[in-house]
Amino acid sequence: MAHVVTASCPEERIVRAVERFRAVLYGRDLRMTSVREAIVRAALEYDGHFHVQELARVLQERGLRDASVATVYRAMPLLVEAGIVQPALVSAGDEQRYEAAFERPHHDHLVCTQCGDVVEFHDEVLETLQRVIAERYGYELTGHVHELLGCCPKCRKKKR
Amino acid sequence: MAHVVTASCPEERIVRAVERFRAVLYGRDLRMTSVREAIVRAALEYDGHFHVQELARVLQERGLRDASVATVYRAMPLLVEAGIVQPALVSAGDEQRYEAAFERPHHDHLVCTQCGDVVEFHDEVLETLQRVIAERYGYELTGHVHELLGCCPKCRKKKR
DNA sequence: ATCCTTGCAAAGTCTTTGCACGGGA
DNA sequence: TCCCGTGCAAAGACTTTGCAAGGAT
Repeated sequence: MAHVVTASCPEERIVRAVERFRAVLYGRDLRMTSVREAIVRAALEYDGHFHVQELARVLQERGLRDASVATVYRAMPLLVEAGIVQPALVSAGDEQRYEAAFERPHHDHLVCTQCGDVVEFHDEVLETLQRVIAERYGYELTGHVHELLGCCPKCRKKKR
Repeated sequence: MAHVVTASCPEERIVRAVERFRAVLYGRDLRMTSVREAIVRAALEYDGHFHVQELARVLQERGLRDASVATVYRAMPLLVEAGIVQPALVSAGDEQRYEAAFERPHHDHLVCTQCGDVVEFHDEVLETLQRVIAERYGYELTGHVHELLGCCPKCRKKKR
C-alpha cells in the first residue's frame, strides 16, 4: 500500500517524535542514527505494551532496519528521557515493559490477574489525592507507580 | 541478655506467626522445619524492607540456624501465602523486595527518589477510590501496586 | 578525521532447578 | 519408614558491558 495520510496521521506524530528524539540526543552530544529512528518508529507503532526482546524481534522480522537486542537495551533509557516511551506494567513478569508515551495523556493500568487483560484509566481525583498525600509528609510528588489488580468482567462470569 | 517480654511483646507475635505458618504448611502437606522457623523469625525481626539475599545473609551471620539462599527463595512464596510477608517496593532495583505483613495494617509507600527514604502511609479515601475505579470497568479489585515517588523534605532543602 | 554507535559474545545478577543426603512426622 | 527439605552447584533468564568495525557530523 502506498503512503497514506489518515485523519489522525500517525506518520506525522512519528516524525515529531523522531524530531524530539533528535533534539534530546543533540543536547547530549549523541547522534541520531537510522537504527535509533527505527526503534522509535517500532516503539510508537507497537500496539500495547512490550518488552525489549519483543521490540528487537519485531525490528528483526521486518528486516528493513534491524537492531540487536543490545542496541535496543541501550536505546530505551534515551527513549524514556525523551518521553517517547515510559515504563509500564510492573507486576507482569521479569522483563521491564514499556509503552508509547509520546503525545499520549497520562494514565494508569487496571490488570486482570486471570487473563492478563489491561484497561487504561485516568482519574483526576486520584491524581490530586496522591499529590495531597505526598504533601502531607512534606514530599514533592514527582511520579508514581500505580496498578490496580483485579478480575475482569469476562473472567468473573466464567467463575460462576 | 535474658529473655524479656516487652509491652508489645514481639516474641508472642512471632510465635503466632510461626503457628499460622505451621497451619498453612500442614494444609499443603508440607513440614515445619527449624530452617523455616528461622526464616519466619528473621523476616519479622528485620527492620524495614529486605530482599532474599539480604535475609539469607542475616541468617548466616547469626549462625544459629543458617539457611542457604536457595532455601530462602523457596520459602518466600509460602511466607507470602501465609501472610507473614508481602512483596513491596517495586521501583527499587532488580531484586524482589519484601516486608513483614503479619498483624500489620495495610499501607502503601512514599519513596524519596533522591535518598531512598521510605514513608508508609494509609488513606481510606484512596482505598475506596481504587475500588470505585475498578468497578467502573466491571472489575473486581483484588489488590494493587501503589508507590508514590517524590522528593523528601530533607532533600528539598538541600536542593535550594 | 573524530568519536559515537552497533553487533556479537562474554560477563553479571537475580532466581530457579537437579540431585543426593539429611531430617521431620 | 516415608517422603519432604536442604545445600550445593549448575542452569536459566534478563540485562549490561568489552571490543573492534562501521557510521554520523
